[in-house]
Amino acid sequence: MVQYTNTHLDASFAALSDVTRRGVLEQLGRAEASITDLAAKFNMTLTGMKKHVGVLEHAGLVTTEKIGRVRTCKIGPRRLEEEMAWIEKYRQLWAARFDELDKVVEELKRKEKVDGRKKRK
Amino acid sequence: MVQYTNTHLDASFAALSDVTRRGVLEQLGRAEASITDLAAKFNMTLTGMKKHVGVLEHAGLVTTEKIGRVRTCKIGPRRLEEEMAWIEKYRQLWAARFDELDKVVEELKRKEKVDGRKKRK
DNA sequence: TACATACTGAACCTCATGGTTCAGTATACG
DNA sequence: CGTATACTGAACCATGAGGTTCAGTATGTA
Repeated sequence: MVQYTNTHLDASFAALSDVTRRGVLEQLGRAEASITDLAAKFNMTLTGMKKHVGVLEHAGLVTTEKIGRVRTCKIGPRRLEEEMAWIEKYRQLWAARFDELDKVVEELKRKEKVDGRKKRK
Repeated sequence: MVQYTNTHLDASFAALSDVTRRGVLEQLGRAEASITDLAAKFNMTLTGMKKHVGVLEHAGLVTTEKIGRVRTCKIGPRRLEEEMAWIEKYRQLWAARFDELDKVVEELKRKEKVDGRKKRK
């Protein structure tokens, strides 16, 4: 109701939460690959890799096409724009609050005559 | 071994893959809140919300502090830099491949004598 | 002291994940 | 044709996620 892209975000963040799938994306960013290629590279059964590819495909991050007996996987149409956007929005919220805090922190520092322990960034 | 931040990425992308937790983050971006506050806002039992907060805390996205009987939750130290960085890296990979494709597309366009401008998004 | 509030932990439920094996099916190749 | 290759699907397994209830514990408050 409130958000209309929840489904997308759910699926793609979930897809990204697995190291193998992130690896597959990086791999496919460099070159297309078959299920067999990917399974070999990530030391996994064909069936296991197929599932990962399925998850990525479901999230729109990968597309596949079967030609003959080989299913070729490539990077999909979604370029993580929504995910970037969500994170950016969140970071801005955070930044806004942080600006307020900054003043408080500055104030405290002044008062405490900080002992250099926290170097800040 | 290969990647040192996998654990972080796994945990934070997984944390972000749930709509309730994204909601909690947005909420905490605006103001601190107790477990009770959050549970009420997201229509959930205290125990359920505590678990979500636990996941976010484990991912470093939220910190909590219990004062008296109230546990106050606020945005944590991690600002999703690594997640942004991963996505950016991925998008650049993608872009590199896409540049190559662009040439092909241009070529095709020329050949097809594309029919006028496509208004596009 | 008594009672309400705020959280905590254990136990349970259901369903999804990440993986496997095994038995197909479809396609390429000699 | 026969065989190897490449994938597919069903079934299974262990674990974890997202949620609940229920029974505490600790802390405010009248």
